[in-house]
Amino acid sequence: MKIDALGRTPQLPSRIASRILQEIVEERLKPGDRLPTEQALADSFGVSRNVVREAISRLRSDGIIQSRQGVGAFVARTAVPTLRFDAEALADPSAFQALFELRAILEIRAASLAARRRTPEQLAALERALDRMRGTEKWASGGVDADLEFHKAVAEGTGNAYIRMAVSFLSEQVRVTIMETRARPEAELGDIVEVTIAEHAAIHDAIAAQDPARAQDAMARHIHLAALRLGYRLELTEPV
Amino acid sequence: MKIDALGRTPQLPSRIASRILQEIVEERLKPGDRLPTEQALADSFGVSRNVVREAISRLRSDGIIQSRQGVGAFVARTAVPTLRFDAEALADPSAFQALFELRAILEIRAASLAARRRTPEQLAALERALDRMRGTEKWASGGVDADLEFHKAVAEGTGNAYIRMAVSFLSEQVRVTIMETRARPEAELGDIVEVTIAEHAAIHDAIAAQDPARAQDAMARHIHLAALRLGYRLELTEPV
DNA sequence: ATAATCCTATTGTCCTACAACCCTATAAGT
DNA sequence: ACTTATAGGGTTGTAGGACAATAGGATTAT
Repeated sequence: MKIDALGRTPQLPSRIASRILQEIVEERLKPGDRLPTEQALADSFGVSRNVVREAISRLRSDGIIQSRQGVGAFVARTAVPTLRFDAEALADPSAFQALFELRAILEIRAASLAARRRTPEQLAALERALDRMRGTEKWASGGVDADLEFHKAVAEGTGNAYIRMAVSFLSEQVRVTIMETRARPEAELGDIVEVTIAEHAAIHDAIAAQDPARAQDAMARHIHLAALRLGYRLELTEPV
Repeated sequence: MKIDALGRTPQLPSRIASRILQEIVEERLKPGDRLPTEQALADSFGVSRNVVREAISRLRSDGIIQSRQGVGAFVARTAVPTLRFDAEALADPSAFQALFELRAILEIRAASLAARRRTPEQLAALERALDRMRGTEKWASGGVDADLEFHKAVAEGTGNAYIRMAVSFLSEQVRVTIMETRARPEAELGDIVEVTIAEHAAIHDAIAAQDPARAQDAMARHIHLAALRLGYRLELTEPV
């Protein structure tokens, strides 16, 4: 039995990345400063250059380091934005309504863009998601997943990865919040899902027909009714 | 102004990481699923195994992937939803345009809601932000901060904390990307800021007048022109 | 039936080589 | 004198090969 059987020792790239990050956090390396060369870092840490590259690649992904080929690697001047919502705050119904509204803004517009841009493959994925909703037992949590999948398929149809990521993020946040705050989430959401198949079908039909205005109206109507079913009233009466 | 002035094509590890992430986001890979082997991924993407390793290392750093030596790499079980965009991927002009579009959807709708809901205190904050833009030396990065502050003040006027947080997140992401990919960001953005004071004033005036349609139109116009100034054309011709 | 050993598959690390890019100094042209 | 082009050296980005370390399943021994 060795110590590291208790938990896996981090691999070298992870450890090197942490060491470099420490230099930055302790301000021995400041924004704009140039790191030693990859080879010099490899020499001083006693590892291969590949390991250093992986470590730097991690920090680059986090936006902490920026590399320029032929020049060097530098400490970035600005931090990377991250969006995360306080799960406890969302237990408050008014906070949840605000989140729902944010999601509505995105998804209503996404439906319009999907109607305009969707490819046949994306439409097929939307149809599969709709079929999955029809086949879902109303008392199973699969109803939630199918609903989520439908909305993601719509967002996918926009052809914009950031819309898709934002919708996925928000949908997941809504789902997690409902699952964590409802007494009997599956039963309630199962009912909701059955009622809304017609609404989803209307969205699907408009996207299939490549009718942006109709898709937008159908999504607005669906979101509005979904909010009502959850006990909220959203302001969607203005043109959206 | 050329499109490629925005910066370099992302390197292979970043692109491969995005592709793998796409598989996960689109649920072709689900939590607990095992990825193809590194060599198989290298073969199918047509890159060396080192590149695949760097890509996976990035995703491991983000907690999205977990690797077990001798076994394989697996999609991690879902944790708290987090939204963060790969800083390097955004150096790609088409990715940046997609981000800009996402931001546009939110901010245009936020202007309408702010016109309807803003309080006198929030209007005063908007006025201060506008004044700050007027007083800003056009060659200083303070112009960027003032612009950001104006947009945050608009989002604050919606009375929806999640809209405000999302707008802040997206605005910051746009700002960071511009600052990191432009040869002389301060000079260029300073010029942009001066040109747009009239546009911002129109937004402010509509919000002060509590005219949602006019606020929405003013923001759409501003976003549309801002995109043009950055070399993009957004699809905002549909009703939003 | 259980434990030990073996074998295969896969990740983790190292090494070498070369492409691509960047910067600076020098040479050539105007 | 000033501008432009070129060469050389340095550094990152990628490819490919080799072997170490780890894990899991199959086989063999008790």
